Amino acid sequence: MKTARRTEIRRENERVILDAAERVFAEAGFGGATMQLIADMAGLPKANLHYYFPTKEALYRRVVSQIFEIWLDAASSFDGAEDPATGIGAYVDAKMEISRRHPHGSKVWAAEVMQGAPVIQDYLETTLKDWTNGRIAVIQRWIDEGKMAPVDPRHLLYMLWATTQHYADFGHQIETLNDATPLCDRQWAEAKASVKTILLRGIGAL
Amino acid sequence: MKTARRTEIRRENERVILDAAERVFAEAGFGGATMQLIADMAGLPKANLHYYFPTKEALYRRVVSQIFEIWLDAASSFDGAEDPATGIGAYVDAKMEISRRHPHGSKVWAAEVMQGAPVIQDYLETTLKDWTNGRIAVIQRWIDEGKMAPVDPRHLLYMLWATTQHYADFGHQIETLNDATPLCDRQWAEAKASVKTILLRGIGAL
DNA sequence: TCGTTTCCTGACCGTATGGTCAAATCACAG
DNA sequence: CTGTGATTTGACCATACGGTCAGGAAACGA
Repeated sequence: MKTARRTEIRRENERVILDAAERVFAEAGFGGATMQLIADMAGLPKANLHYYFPTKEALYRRVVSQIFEIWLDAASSFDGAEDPATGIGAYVDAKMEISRRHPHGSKVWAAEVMQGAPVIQDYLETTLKDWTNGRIAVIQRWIDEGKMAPVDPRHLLYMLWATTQHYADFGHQIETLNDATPLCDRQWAEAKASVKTILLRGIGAL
Repeated sequence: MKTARRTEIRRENERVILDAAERVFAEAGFGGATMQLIADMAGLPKANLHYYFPTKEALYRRVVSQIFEIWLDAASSFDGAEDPATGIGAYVDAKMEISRRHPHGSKVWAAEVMQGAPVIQDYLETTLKDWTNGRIAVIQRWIDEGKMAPVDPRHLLYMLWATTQHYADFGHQIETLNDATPLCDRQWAEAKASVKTILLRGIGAL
């Protein structure tokens, strides 16, 4: 099988393009992003982008889907936990780590939702809704078992999403307030600990 | 002074244009918004927009500034409170109310920050930084007085911003998960109560 | 009423953008 | 080596966009 080279070229180029696209879409929004800018950042001619991704929308769709996948993977942190401190603690950790490692992706997702989710509405209605209902059941079970205070599971989930994604979506603001310096390892650890402590104590799981 | 008519026309047209612009900028982003779309939504010819606002950037600047003002007004809720339950509780209430009444503005603000605050960077560095440091001092005082648990004031503020603004910025997602129905009065009250309860208990102020 | 200032708007312009295409180049199989 | 199909790319196109402008309408002061 000597088609390995071609396969590799394709995989690598798609990766480079998707990385550049994620960055540009995050920094300029879908409307503000240009194929030329993405091409320059990827180090490829613009026409080459259209060879791999027929339209700007198709490229954008791939970027958003990619993020959704990563985001859903963090769901596993929630499962198999005996108590809220473990499950929610691990979920917060996982989502904070995503905010740190995929800030661009998080922003693209946020912008997409803010604009009414024109591209991923079906994901919201199916996958996300199912996932949400599943976690609500888990949280409700914990409440029924007396492992945490009787809070509204839905609003707790919203708070988890909001607080963790804030560190990606509003990272620039946080950095500005941190004397224009990106958070260092220690500060990220403090952020995680602060969020977890307040939330877990807030739901009576500490 | 019969210039009242002209003054009134100007005020009214600027208001109509700003309302339309806020909406369009929120729904399409700065790059995706077009002067034509804003004009149509305002019910005015496009050339008329350029009579009141010389450029798209100038119009956008006004929209963002407007939101920043509203947002800063909620700061007063924080002041003059004796204890965290009162001060932070009132602040959460105020910010939730803003999320409900100015969802478009909140989204424009969020998009602006996500894109690196190209327009309002100076606000972040001056006004917001000063405000933040002031509140950090207040929270630290409450901690020193034993009125709440020793949490990191900075991350507490981020959590307050994140959770409250989430109801505006991710309102579409919340609505989708709410059977495609906007939150009713009762649900907004529940949201407020949930956020306040978890946060206040989380900082040991309940 | 008349002159002046402000307001309004259709028509227009230069540019930038998403997308196309044909020709050149390269990977690969036989 | 040669033929075939995948890949690359500069040049090109139609459209849409932000912005301009001249001339008309309306408001105002005298």
